[in-house]
Amino acid sequence: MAAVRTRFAPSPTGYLHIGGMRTALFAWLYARHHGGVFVLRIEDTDRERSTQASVEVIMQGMSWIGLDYDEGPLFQSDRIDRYREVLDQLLEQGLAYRCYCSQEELDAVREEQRAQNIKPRYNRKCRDAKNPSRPGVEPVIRFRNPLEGPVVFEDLVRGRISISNDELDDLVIARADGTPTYNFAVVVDDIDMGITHVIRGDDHVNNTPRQANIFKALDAPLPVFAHVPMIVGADGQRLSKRHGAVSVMEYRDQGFLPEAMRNYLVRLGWSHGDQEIFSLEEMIEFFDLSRVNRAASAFDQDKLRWLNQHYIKEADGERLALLLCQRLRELEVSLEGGPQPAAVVEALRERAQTLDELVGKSLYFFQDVGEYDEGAAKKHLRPAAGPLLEDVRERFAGVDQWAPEVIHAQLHACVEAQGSKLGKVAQPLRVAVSGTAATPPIDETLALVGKQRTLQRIDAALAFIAARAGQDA
RNA sequence: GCUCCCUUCGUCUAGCGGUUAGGACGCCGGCCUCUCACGCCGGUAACAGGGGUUCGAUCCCCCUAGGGAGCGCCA
Repeated sequence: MAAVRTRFAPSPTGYLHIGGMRTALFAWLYARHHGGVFVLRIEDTDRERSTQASVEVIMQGMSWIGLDYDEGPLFQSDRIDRYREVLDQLLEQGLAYRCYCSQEELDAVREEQRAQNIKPRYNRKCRDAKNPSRPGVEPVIRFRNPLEGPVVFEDLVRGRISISNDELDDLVIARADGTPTYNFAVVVDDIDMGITHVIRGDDHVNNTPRQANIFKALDAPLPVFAHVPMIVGADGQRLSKRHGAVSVMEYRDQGFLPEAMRNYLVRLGWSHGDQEIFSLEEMIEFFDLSRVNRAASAFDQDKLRWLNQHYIKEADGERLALLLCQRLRELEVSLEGGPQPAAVVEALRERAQTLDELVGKSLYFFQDVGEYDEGAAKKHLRPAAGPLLEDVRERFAGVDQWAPEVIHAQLHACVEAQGSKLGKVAQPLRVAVSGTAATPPIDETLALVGKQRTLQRIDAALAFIAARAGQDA
C-alpha cells in the first residue's frame, strides 16, 4: 500500500484563516496517523494578490499550532516551466486548445445564458474551429472537457460523488500571459507531488469533477478526496471579520494557547465518541477522515474559551509566567518590587480564560491601584469597615513573617477581637488592595501584594472612607 | 436559474432499525465558601416537514422546505 501523502495548499493572500488552519490540521493529522508525508505548498499563481508577508503568516500560524511539514514550502510560482510543459503536452495531444474569444464576447455569452436561466458556460466556439486565431490576440488555453458521461470521485467524508460531464465546460487552464490557473496547477502539483489524499475545504467539491477530468487527461490515478465542511459564524453565515477574529494569529494575540486552539479546531467537525480533550498524541492516534462531519459547523467562542481555561489550568507554570511577563512588558508594567510572576500565575490560573484576562487580573500585584471599582468601593469601603481595617492594619504592621498562614491567623484574630466575620474584613481589604471585589483568597492575595504595599493600600482605603464620610456629612 | 452538497438540544456532537435520544459548551438552580474562580451535584433543551419501506424508523428511499457551494483569464 502506497504511503499516504497529504498537503496543505493555501494561497498567500492575507491572514491565515481559522478554516484554513483546521483543514491544515486535518491533513496533517491524517498524514501523521498513517505515518505518511505532509507537504506544504503555497499556491501563488495569482501574482496580483500573493505576498511574501502572507507566506510568513501562514508559516507562523502553522508553527504556532504545532504543525510541521516534511516537504516544502513549495511555491507554484517556481514551477511555471513545468506547467508550461504539461500545457504543451495537452495541446499536442489535442486535450486542450487555444481560445481567442475576447472578454467581451465571453461576457456577452454569459449574460445571454443567464437571461435564459441556463447555466453560464463557454460556448466552445474555439473548440473545433479550424483556424480560430486572430491577429494581435493572445489566446488562453482551455481544457477539452469530455462532452458526455459521468465523472465520479470518492470522497472520504461524503462518499461517492458523481456528476454529468455535460454540466461542465471547457475551463481556462492557462491565462493569456501563459500562467496556469488554479484548477490546472493543483492537478499538476498533486500529481507531481504524489499526493494520495486531497484534503481541503468543501468549497472545492464543485471543482473536483473538472480536476478529475484533468487527472484523467494526464493519465494519472485519481487521489482520494476529503472535503471538509466550512466553519461559519455564530449566525450560521460565512465566517467574516464581523464575527470577531478569523485569523489564527489574532487568537494568539488575545491570549489563547495553541493547544487549546488545536483541540477546539480538531473537535469542530470531527469527533471520537464523547471525548472532548485530546492531547496531540491522542489526536494523531484517533484521527480519521471518516469521522468528519458533513455539515458546516459554527465557531463557538465560549467553548474555545472553556478549552483555553482548561489548558491554562494544565499548563506548565513557568511557561505561563513567561507569557505573563512578556505581556506585562508590552504594557510597560514594571515587575520591580512585585511578587514572583510564577506565584501570581498559580494564584490566578484557574480564574482566567485567556492570557489577556490573566494579565488583566494580575495588574494590582505589580502596580498601584488606581481607581476603585465603583460598585466594590460603594459596597465595601464604608465607614463600618474603618475600625476593622485599622485593627487589622495594626496587626499586620507587627508581623515579621509575611506569609499566607500568618496573615490568615491575624485576620482571624482581628475578626474575633472585633466580634465580626471574616467577610466583613476580607472584602474591604480586597477592595483596598486590588480595587476590585474579586481576587484569589485574601491571605494569598495579601501575601503576594507584599506587606508594605498592603499597609499603604489600607491607609489609602482608610483615607478614602474618611473622605467619603466627610462628603456624606 | 442550473448543478452539487448539507440538515439531532442555542452551539459542538454521539447515535450507525428497537435507546427514558447520550456527552460537552452555554444557560438556570444547589453544594463548597472571605469575594471571584475551580470543583462537585442537579436541571433546561434536539431528531426541519411530508410521504413511503419495515413488525418497528433519528437511522434506508422519495419529495418539500431551509442553508451552503460552484457556474471567472480568483484560489
